[in-house]
Amino acid sequence: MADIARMAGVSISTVSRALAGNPLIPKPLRDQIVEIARTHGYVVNQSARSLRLRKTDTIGVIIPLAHETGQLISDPFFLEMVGRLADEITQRDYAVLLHKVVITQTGWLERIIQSHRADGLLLIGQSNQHQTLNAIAETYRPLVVWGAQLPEQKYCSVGSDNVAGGRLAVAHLAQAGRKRIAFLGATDAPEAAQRFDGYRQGLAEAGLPFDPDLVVRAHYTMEEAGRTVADFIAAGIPFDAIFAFSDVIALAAVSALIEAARSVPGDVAVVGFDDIVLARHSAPPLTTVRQDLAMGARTMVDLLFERMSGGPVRSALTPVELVARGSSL
Amino acid sequence: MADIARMAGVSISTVSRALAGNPLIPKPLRDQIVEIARTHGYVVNQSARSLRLRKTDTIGVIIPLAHETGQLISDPFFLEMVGRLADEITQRDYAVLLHKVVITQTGWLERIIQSHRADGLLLIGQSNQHQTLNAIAETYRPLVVWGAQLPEQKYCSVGSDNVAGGRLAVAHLAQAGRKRIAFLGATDAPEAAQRFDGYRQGLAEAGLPFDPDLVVRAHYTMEEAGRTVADFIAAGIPFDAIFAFSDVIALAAVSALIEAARSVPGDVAVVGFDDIVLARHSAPPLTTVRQDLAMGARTMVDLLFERMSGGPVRSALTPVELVARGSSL
DNA sequence: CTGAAAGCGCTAACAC
DNA sequence: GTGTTAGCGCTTTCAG
Repeated sequence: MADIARMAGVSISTVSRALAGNPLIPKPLRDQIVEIARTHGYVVNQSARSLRLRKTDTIGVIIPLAHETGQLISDPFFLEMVGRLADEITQRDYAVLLHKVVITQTGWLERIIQSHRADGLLLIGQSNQHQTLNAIAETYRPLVVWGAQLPEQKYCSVGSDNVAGGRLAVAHLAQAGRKRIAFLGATDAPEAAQRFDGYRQGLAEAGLPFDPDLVVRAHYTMEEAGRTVADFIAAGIPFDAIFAFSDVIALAAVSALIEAARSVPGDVAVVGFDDIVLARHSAPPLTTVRQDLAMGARTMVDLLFERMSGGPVRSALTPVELVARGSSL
Repeated sequence: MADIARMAGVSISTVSRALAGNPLIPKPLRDQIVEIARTHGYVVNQSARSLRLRKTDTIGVIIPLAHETGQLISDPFFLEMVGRLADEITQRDYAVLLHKVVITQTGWLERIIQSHRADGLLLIGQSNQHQTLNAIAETYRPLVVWGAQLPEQKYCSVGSDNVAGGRLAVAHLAQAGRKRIAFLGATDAPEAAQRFDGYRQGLAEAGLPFDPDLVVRAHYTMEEAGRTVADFIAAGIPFDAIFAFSDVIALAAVSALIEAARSVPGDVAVVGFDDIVLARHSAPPLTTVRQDLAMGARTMVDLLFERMSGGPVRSALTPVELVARGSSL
């Protein structure tokens, strides 16, 4: 910046002001300085600027890893979410800093906050960190979480209406005459718990009994879910439908079923959750509860910027929609 | 840091050294200081650290947009690449800064470099910026590009063996008895040009004539490619196979064909490129030229770190492999 | 082994 | 309008 000042025959302050578009500097001079900087490829050093301004023009996007330290941000849902968030953030002229963190050690969030690398934080999935997040919310404001809305929640969250989604799925299957609908997925993580709630409500509304034997606990990766379903089939408990926590495990279930010579949807109808790109293109195409990630991402970023400028804690629930396809028809 | 120093009864310098694990400070004192910092949630301010050290511990990942300012990092290939790169970078304890840039205005790369927000840069796809990159390479070293290896290239690149891929695809189709194999995709961008080259070589090797009428120029989005293929079918030029630049447009082609009542692979066999997750799960499953993105990403990051520590310009070609599935069998 | 002090590059009072 | 100057929080020489 000193060089540019010398070339323009002015002081450093003037260059700083000109480059910031400060109207105190007359327009012609400003333009001239900007031009000199441009031709010499000069750009303001962001580290120095951030230090001085206490502002980084960066939003941190955090992908929490429950424990699997073994790499791989490969889940299609996460990837799509990251893409959407990046779009929204870039559009507002902020940069995106990607954090992949293992949330088992305490202080993971404090460390990210205190490093001062971002002006605001977006967390994809609250996992089992509700307490941590509530504690943090007391002192750190610019944080928005994708996930379930929980009782006594002090932080900002955006998420789909998971309960409604579960009910929709079960209603759809019941309407198609299915009587023994299994639930496939975790039931402890907040979003999973809500979908499971919706499942139970849906059963009640359809006049179907709840059978604990039909609750199949499954990990969220395709491989593990596939094995779980294979075991479940082998156990011989009769069932004619599956409502899965996510499309990924729903697709794993479809594969396992076909492997075991059960037809989909003939013997077993399958409904997933998310509507990832794959769902539309699988064989058979997957019936699913669609989450509007574009809207979800936009809402998260909107809320974050509100928070960053001092707004109140507001949470949002985005609507879901049943998309009926071949796997249940 | 001053606070921590006061609490520990030492000077700021000592705290700085202790936190950096400097062995000059006796181990017990060091541990004590680290402990105080930890309990008080103190973390070094990265802006200040970066300014002082001229080092950010961050790698920038650049997603170049040819012109479509309209948002959306939605292409599965890009998304998967970003995920893999993020994995590799995080594993080396660097942060990931995502840049989505429109490369139409000159100086896009200089601006990113000069902003000093990253210690090294990874560019996904060289697009039509070969000259720009060559020029930059004269002065800026820590840059690795995913893409084709071009003559007189001064920068570091990592990419698949596109020519081999094209040849493999055509050989596979020719062996299956296909005579009129269309090429679907761009032919100007470097990677596309190489795949097209491979296509022509493959035809020659199979003793098949090259027919310019069978070169179908298509944009890389699913929607536009779908329309292009529909038009091509309507034009009535006979063909019995398609080799597509990417899986995304190959899948668009499959949809368009089925829409037009042509069976796949009966009437038309289709081969894609990339082996995105979707390829395995589509109906019919897509035959494709598989790129090993895990290896590609690892190689890019390895080469980048080599460059960052002053190594020579080295480029790498990663092998491809034909994965035969239902769309061509 | 530890502390004092300089300075990374920038912005914004505060003068003039 | 423009320049002088202090200082953002850190690391590291240099002195002790």
